[in-house]
Amino acid sequence: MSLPHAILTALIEADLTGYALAKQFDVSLGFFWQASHQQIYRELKRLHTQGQIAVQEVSQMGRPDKRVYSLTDTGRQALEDWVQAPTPRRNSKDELFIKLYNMGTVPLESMLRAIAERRQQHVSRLALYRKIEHRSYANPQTLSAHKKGVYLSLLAGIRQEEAALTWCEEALILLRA
Amino acid sequence: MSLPHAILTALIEADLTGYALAKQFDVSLGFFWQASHQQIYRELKRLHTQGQIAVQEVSQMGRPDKRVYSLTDTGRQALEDWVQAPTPRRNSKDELFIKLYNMGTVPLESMLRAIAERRQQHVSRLALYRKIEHRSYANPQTLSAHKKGVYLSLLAGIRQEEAALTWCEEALILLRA
DNA sequence: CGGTACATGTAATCTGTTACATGATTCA
DNA sequence: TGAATCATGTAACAGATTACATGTACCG
Repeated sequence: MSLPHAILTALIEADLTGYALAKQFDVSLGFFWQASHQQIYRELKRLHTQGQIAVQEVSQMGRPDKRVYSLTDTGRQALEDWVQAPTPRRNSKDELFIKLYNMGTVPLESMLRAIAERRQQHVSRLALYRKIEHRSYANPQTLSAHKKGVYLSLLAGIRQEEAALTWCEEALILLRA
Repeated sequence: MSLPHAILTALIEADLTGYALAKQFDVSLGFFWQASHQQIYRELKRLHTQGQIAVQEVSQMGRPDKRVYSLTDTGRQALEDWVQAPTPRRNSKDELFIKLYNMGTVPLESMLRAIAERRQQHVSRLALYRKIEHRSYANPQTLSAHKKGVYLSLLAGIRQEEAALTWCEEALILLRA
């Protein structure tokens, strides 16, 4: 039930097309909430009929016409209400852990491979997060309230990746012993 | 696409009813993969028509009749194949981070409340994991291969909760400064 | 007498994924 | 000439959530 709120959130900073929204959901906000363009276009229609966003059609030369969405007062209010409401915890799902419950029935090598592969993914992702951190959030205390929020999301990502990476190392050591 | 494999995995150790499976998905395996009883009963039917599990109907006195499911050789093989196949990473979704992107538009107090509440959830969950760890996995090196796998899942949960807890503390410090 | 455990389901809805569809422009 | 970017959509299907539905036995 939070894709609509993620969309409204992306529209706080700037008016965007569905296409541009889909790109946002590949980076930044997208590190913590993903959505395909199909989902986004579907949701934009819903939000529009509910009066939470407004559309402006823009004709372009040489490019397809586009529909630029912006927050309405209704939408802004709905978003604020949602932000202040309780925040349920999502259940995390990871196939890797189900696979671990199968240890003993498959060759150890295939488990080690899966963990080593996962380890590499965490290394890359962590490097990306750290790069963004150094580039844009070197002095957290001096940031505006809004940027502190964005920074804290990034920091959460960093802590998650570090923890996952630590676990991979520990798992490899235990299984190779 | 992994609920069926999670079910097959639970059936490795013991034959179970749909009801008992649903309970497993509240603890143990359920820490890493959740499913409601509705999903489970639906999936059991599917797995049965595919020949991956067998059923035995058991009449009981004073209690409803039950259907006890067990792995077939086909199911066991399908599970092994899946375990050795590549493991995609799930996208993590957390509303709390979308809310953080809204900082500056709502009272700081409500953010602090949300983070403090989340902090408390991590404290409880971590305590639970640690209790299980001390009770059943005090000496990881001495465990059987299968139990090492189960233990490593638990350890992953511990590392996740620790990281999340650390982040909560850091966030509260930055926002209160 | 009320709640919990046991035990299994259907129906409706919502969310997410995959596949299909179109079409111009820019860059290598 | 072929790939990538911009731009918006439909359709089908799969997966997850919520609500509804039934009925016994045991414990306090």
